[in-house]
Amino acid sequence: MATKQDKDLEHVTSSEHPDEMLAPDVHARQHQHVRKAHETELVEDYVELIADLIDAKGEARAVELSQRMGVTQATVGKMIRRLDERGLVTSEPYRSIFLTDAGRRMAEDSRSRHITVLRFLRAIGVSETTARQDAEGIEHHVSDETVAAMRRLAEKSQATD
Amino acid sequence: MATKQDKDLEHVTSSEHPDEMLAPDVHARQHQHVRKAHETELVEDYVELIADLIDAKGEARAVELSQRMGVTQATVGKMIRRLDERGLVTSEPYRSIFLTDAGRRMAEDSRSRHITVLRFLRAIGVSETTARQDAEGIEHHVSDETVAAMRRLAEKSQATD
DNA sequence: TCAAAAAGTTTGCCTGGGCATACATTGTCA
DNA sequence: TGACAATGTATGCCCAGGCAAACTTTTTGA
Repeated sequence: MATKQDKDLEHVTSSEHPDEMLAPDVHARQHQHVRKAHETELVEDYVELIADLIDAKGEARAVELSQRMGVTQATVGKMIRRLDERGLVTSEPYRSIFLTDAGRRMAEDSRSRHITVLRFLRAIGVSETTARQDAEGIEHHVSDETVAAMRRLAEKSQATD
Repeated sequence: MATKQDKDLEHVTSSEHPDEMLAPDVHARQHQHVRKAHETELVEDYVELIADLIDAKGEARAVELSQRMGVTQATVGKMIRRLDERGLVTSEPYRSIFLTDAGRRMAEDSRSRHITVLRFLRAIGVSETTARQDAEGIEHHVSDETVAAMRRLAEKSQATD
């Protein structure tokens, strides 16, 4: 199955083109991981936003989600149904949205990562506007290990202020 | 149009629930930005990978893209057609894939960001495996400003090695 | 109180990015 | 040289996440 492959590889790597790439299966796992992260990304954003709205305004209404996510209410409605199915929120028709315990946990988690990334970006000298923008994108792609490293750095930098 | 809105806001913010949230429209723009980034993310990954393959093996074949992206060849084929339409690659049936000038530029750009993020993560003490993993996810969500900040830090840390 | 505005829902549509399956082409080597 | 393995393509399907438009329910204020 891999006879010709191996030969090729040997040929290629031992001559003009050095094979300095990651093993294909490792590479594949990385991308699969990214794809999976993508799936939960939006979900986390909604849940986090719902938590923020509840804290700031006392309740989370679809119209506000729609404004803040920059999508139509139809889209929000569909999303809420999915969050409900996943057991992250509860919602009666025409009422505002509530988080389940699982939802609250996810929101906490997400928020804490978000804050760490944001503080960290500020700490390394990124402007407030950009920091906010990038934190939104980055927060979903940092592992616990990286978050921990960022927290250490942000704290250290704050200490030397 | 905003009479009731304003009243509500006033009421709410001046009583039990402090409004410590971003303005809705700013928030919306942030999310729209993230959504847009998402669209180009996969495209960048493919283009970058194609460039890497060309450099490492002399050519980029669909089968290898499929292995490394962890998707089927059908998916790769569809993607290649889209990259072609966007003017990033050229491809004849049953031949390997080539980058256009635009494609090469995108690959360069993407690669340089990728490398910076990766070095940076290493520099702040993240393990090699995690750094590779996270860099893959983060690279598409960092602005030029943040990349610059990361580069500064990574270089400084290298200097003090 | 009740009509109009606001909020929420439903329906039907589109696109992107997956998959499996079947088919076509190319390359290899017995 | 020709059969078979490897590679590439086409078709048809699915799901997620958008939208617009029409409709229903709730809220508001004259």
